[in-house]
Amino acid sequence: MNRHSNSDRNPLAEGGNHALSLGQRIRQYVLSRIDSGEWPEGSRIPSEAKLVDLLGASRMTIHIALRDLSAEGVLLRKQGAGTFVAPRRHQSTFLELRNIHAEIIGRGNLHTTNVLSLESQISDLASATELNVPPGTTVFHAVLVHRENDRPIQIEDRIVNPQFAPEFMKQDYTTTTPNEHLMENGPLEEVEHVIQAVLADASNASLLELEVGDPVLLLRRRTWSRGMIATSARLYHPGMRFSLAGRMKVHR
Amino acid sequence: MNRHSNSDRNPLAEGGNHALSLGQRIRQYVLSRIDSGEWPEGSRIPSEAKLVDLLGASRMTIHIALRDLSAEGVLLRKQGAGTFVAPRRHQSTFLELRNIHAEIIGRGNLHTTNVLSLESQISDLASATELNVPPGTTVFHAVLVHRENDRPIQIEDRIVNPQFAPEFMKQDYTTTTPNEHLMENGPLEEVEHVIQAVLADASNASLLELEVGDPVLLLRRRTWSRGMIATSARLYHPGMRFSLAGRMKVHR
DNA sequence: CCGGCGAAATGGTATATACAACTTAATACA
DNA sequence: TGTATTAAGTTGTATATACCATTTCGCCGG
Repeated sequence: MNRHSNSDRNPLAEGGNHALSLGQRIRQYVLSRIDSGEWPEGSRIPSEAKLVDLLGASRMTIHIALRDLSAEGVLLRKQGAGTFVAPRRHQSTFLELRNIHAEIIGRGNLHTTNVLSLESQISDLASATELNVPPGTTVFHAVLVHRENDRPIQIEDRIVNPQFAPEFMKQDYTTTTPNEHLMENGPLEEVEHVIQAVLADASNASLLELEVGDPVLLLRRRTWSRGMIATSARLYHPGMRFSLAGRMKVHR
Repeated sequence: MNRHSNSDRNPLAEGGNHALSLGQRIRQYVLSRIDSGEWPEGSRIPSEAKLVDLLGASRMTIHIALRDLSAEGVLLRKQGAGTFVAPRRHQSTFLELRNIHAEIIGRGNLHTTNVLSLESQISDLASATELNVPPGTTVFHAVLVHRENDRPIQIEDRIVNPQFAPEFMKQDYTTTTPNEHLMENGPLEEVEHVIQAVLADASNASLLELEVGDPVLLLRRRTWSRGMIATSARLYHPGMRFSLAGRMKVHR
């Protein structure tokens, strides 16, 4: 069989993926079509046979790639019917919490942000440990209050590894969120969460429009990317009004 | 090639799995060896070639099955070295929280339980909604305090769907946990979590040896099994001393 | 005793083939 | 027009083969 019977132009060559295996390139091909919106949620993607013609790989190779994506929940496959882009599971797991902006917009509400502070600082032992960088390293520090229809719903107290996001300080966080900017700097590889119930201190109470001593949910989240700790955030939520919820399938 | 060159006895036939595909049976074979302890954590399992001889399936079929289990984190595979049983990820995701008994034992501490109440009751609207059963149905209700080295660390306030676990009331929860009993009644299919920060009321404060008004983490957990809501639990943790932590890999 | 080298073992990837199972749409028939 | 049948299209599974990449370990020589 001629592997390039349709065309000598092979679509599997977007952006320096030379080191990837064929299966991985097929995977990236599919994912990029989905991310770009070319293949929207729920739409049917080309059949295995068509992808064979299109990409010049054997059907088994393509089958395995699609099978993996299906196992990960990216695609839905139905024998006899076709392969479809799976609907984005919105609230699957709070560990996969979408950014707060998307959440608020998704509820049809207005999202605004106050930037309380945004500065580079020399890391003390605590913040250095948190980011796993040497003490004395410069780190970025931001404190923001997120509002939904002008009501404060989250304090975001974040330190950022400058090596990961050197442009972090130059962004305008009234129009974009730190999360959005950070996502551009590298793929999210791992997330760590710690959740605690704490009491609002004077500062938090004032910012969240609570009384001192009200219960507050503290979510500490660290994210790994490109092999380093990219950022560590402390997210304070008013515990009475807000909760973190998620549902997930159980395997095994 | 003779698929049964070693023996006519095929190990892939344990307990009514006639309807399963060969790949699924290989999967079950591996999982049951792990669950039974025959292949302990960290141990090396037979190579693909040996499994070919042992199970009579082709290498590709076995490879795919092991590959899937590797993707799910059950196995670890290293090219050139072998396939190993992955260490049980203890704190991977708090959504997969092991039962509290295993956690405490795992820390080398003593776990004791006080049963404060254990009764069947007619469900009111709230509890009926929680379990998705008709109001007026009989449901089981248990309240327990878990202690680690005699220090109270969790209040478990649980309602149970009798249709799921009819023997729930007959268990001795000083020697077993509700969770353990429930696990025997069916496979866990789905879990829903809601986390909130609340203030300890008089009852909670007394049970957890806190002051009234101390912050408490409330974890509400509902589990689905055999197509119904099996149980709904309210788990109270002292928020200052305890937190829920988890780390997970991110896909896509 | 140590180091280097190579063979053997092991998993990783890709392909071609065959058939089974299921879905959908077109077709033929009453 | 409605229904049953058929055909085509699609994914699911299993196999045999080939070659590649990495690891491990024993052997041999210094």
